Amino acid sequence: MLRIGKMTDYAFIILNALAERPCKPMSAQAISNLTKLPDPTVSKIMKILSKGGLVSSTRGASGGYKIIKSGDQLSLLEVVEAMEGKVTLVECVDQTHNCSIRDNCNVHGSWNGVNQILRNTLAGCSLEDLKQGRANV
Amino acid sequence: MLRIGKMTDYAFIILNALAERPCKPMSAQAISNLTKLPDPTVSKIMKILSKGGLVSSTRGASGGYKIIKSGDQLSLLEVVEAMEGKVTLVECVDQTHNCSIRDNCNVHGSWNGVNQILRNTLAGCSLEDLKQGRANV
DNA sequence: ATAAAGGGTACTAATTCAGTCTGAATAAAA
DNA sequence: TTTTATTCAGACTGAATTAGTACCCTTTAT
Repeated sequence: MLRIGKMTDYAFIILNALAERPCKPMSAQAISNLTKLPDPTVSKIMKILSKGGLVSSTRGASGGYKIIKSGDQLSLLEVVEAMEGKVTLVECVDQTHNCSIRDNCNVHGSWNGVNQILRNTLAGCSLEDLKQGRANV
Repeated sequence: MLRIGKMTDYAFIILNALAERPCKPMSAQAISNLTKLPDPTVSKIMKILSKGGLVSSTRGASGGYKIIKSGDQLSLLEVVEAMEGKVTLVECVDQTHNCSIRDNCNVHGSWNGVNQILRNTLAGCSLEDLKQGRANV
């Protein structure tokens, strides 16, 4: 449907909250309290973001998550792709995927350009830009 | 997942085929034969495209579908939105939708700009551009 | 009249998504 | 060393969406 997933949507809310308090780590529960997002959901998202290298995590008491980049250095593309994998407008943009109709497809390979523009657009907009409502091209 | 649906993907293949033979109407079955897409699926897609005003249909014997605009006048946005409805990167871009977390959402409304850029990108690229692999910004 | 075509609707199957749960590992503090 | 708070990893479930199919009705050229 050409829409980012809800989990990704939530990820932006969380990262925004973290970006405002970049110094000390915040626990998943604290994030949940702050954002009003359900606890297990926050937990799940943080795991993904951690694996994607967007936040660092420290275990144990008084541990938690910290955002690694500042809000103006973190692009929308990084967040989206950390959450959902590489942006591919159609299946066949992903080279690893075997398109079942490839042989009869008259637009085969044509989407790559459009896909790249979309990625550039997302790459050119930072978390801070998003928050401020100023999206540049 | 930030991907257009398969049906939309198919729609592009079909429209491309139609754009090459703009004169006489082509039946759903003929389209199916040409594109190797399953008959009922083609039929379903054509109904949607017809309702969306992208193709005209004539009933009865020797009827079929004709593409209305030429390939270089038909934008990707028109096709995508005919197939899937208005492009909304996140739920809350759609004003009619009530966002459950609106009150606690720190990026509320911020997506509008990004969404508009995406739509402009799709609007600025024609079916012909897609086919040629030249995507402009 | 008849056959060829689209229109509408309802259905099933497959896939994806959101959210939950459980248990283990780790690190700091008592 | 023991306790406690916290993250880590992964499997699991239920809901929602999407893809694809089938049926019957209406229209129209011949």
